[in-house]
Amino acid sequence: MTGIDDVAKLAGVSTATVSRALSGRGHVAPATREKVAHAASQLGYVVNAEASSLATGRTRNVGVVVPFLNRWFYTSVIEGAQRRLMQYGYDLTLYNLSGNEHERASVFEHFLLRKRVDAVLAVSLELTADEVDSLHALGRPLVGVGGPIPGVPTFSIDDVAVTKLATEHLLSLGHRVIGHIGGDVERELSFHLPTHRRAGYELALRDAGIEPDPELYFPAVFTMESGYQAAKQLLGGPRHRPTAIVAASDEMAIGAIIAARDMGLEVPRDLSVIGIDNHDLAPFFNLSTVDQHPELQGERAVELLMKALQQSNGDDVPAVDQPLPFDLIVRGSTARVPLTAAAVDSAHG
Amino acid sequence: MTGIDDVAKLAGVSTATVSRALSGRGHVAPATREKVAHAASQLGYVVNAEASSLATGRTRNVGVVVPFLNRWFYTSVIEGAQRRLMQYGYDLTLYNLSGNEHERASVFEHFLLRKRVDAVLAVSLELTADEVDSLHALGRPLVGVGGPIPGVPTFSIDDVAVTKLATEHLLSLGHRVIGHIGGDVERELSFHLPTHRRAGYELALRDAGIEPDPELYFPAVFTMESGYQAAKQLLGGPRHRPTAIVAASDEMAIGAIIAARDMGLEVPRDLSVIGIDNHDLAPFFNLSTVDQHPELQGERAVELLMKALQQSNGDDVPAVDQPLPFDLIVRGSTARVPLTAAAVDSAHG
DNA sequence: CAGGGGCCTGCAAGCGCTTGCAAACTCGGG
DNA sequence: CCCGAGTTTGCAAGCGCTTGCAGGCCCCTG
Repeated sequence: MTGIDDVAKLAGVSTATVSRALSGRGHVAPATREKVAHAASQLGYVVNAEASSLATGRTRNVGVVVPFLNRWFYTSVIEGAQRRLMQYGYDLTLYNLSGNEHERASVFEHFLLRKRVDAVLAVSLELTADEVDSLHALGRPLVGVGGPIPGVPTFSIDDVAVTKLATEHLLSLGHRVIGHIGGDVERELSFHLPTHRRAGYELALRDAGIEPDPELYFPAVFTMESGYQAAKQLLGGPRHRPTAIVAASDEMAIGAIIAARDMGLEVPRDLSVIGIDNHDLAPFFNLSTVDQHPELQGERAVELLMKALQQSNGDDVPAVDQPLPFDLIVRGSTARVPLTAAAVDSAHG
Repeated sequence: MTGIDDVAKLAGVSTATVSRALSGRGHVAPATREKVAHAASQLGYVVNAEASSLATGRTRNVGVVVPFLNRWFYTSVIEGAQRRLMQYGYDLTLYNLSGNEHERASVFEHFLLRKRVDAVLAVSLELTADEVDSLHALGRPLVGVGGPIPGVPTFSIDDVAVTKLATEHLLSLGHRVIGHIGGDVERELSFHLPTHRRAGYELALRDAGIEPDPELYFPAVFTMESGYQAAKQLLGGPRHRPTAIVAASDEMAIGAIIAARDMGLEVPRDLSVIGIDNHDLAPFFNLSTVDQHPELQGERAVELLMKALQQSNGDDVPAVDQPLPFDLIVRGSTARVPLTAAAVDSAHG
């Protein structure tokens, strides 16, 4: 394979000059730069990343750690991150934690330690303290996405605000009996997002003078199936049936829509449903939702990493969570509360 | 950071011995090996991948090239591939071609040429001849998944056989008027999979003595939305309504199921639907399908790459397509043809 | 007891690139 | 015409690891 020596020979200069000309560092006479560029392209020369890394200490590669791959949110974040990384000339190496405990541990204790990455992007992970420590021990910039990580700069949407917005949308349509499908209670300790989303829902209700009714909340993991089951219970329960549901994710919301249909309810005539995400499938199901722009989250995280890499002292990016924008998207799954229900409700109040 | 020298000093041996002890190459006395291992773990030493790569010429990293990320099939293949790669101690760096033309080109002309990968796994790509050339020019083992690539060893399911199997399942249930939703005709030139799947459908019909009716075929891209639209046309057309539909993917099949429901048809009473994939969502929609085990495809591809890497002359893996297993999974979306339709059909015959 | 053949281990030369340092050269002002 | 400052280039020393080679040791055989 052609190496820097070949280019140097062809261009009639030293390897040092080739290196400087191609990397843009240091002074090179324009004519020389031109000669070198020409020789390099003629030979199809591309700098050997490994050798360059060894010499500079910078790999032009970032590690992206995800808890799962097979979910819309993660792949979207990765897509956004990768797009930006490519623009900066960086590779992306992927670490997926969805294997067993042993594999998860080995990512932190072995793979990431090989100094193959300049920086790490942690997507939507709730990490143990040990894991955070071992990431810090890398001495590389570290940024999180999809939820705050203590001691780490992160980008995420405000999970409270986001369900608050969704709930307010329903309130503004006149709904008063609003159910919630969200986080699995058992996992709340290790994964705060669902709790936050539920808090936003409750906050919006209280702001509207409505005391949240625990019987209108059903836990679910973040899948259609689980949303379906929760909605069935919510809609079929002994209680006064809600006129609207806010689900903590679009997939659960879609499950709820399908459950409603199966129960003979028409959306949005008999039931309004709103989710969070703006999932790929949301338009198809005509689902109102709150767009959380995951690709943007990935892009912003990469930008921050790049900034951190440019500074000599990588650590002076403040370790706080930066909120990212989100947008209410009204489609056809939400509508004004039906008159009858409104009447029932006002009779209540 | 601790380097090999530190370990050598602590263990009281030379760096050469540390290297040999840790890598398992060459002879090292058991006692020495033990000492070194102890010193290394005490210091938390992990070999620097960059330096090791430079010295050995092997990176312990493979590039995975995908056309999109945000689709079930690709992420599933990647998950399988990554799992295996981890077991072999390999990293995975991801190249996503879903950007613009320029970005796509730069993956082939720049990123992959940096010698950062030992091998390349190309997932479900229909590559241009130039692109295949540039992959070969890497001089690294190359394996494809998800469809044959000329001149490259690949793993994939037999796309003809797979829809043939699905169609035969419907035939065995007594269906005679079977529609197909599949590949977008416009893309057929560059992407053969849909055509193959359609061919399998037609083959099964002919084997059963039924001449495929072009009006029972509707093109669609591989999304729910598109499957929904195609199914609406298929079911609402002027012709004799089919009693069953075989869709070229589960997402299209699910679209079809929803379309049927929206038209007041009950699945499987009024219409049987079968897809291909065994998508994550298939169980939820109770969809009969043909499982194509994408994670397995990823795993097998990695195994072949590893074998190729072990051989001195990387190229003597035969450049043929190896068929992988697939399995009919019968769920609740397919059933015996209704008597009335059967009667109509026999009246026809 | 001498000699031969394995085993272990260390030495040192790279792997392909970057970069501090210094030499050589250019140019303008005095 | 000379000198100094600035520009351009090359030299060579690494970056941290691997590995061919050779030396030292030990043990077995004749």
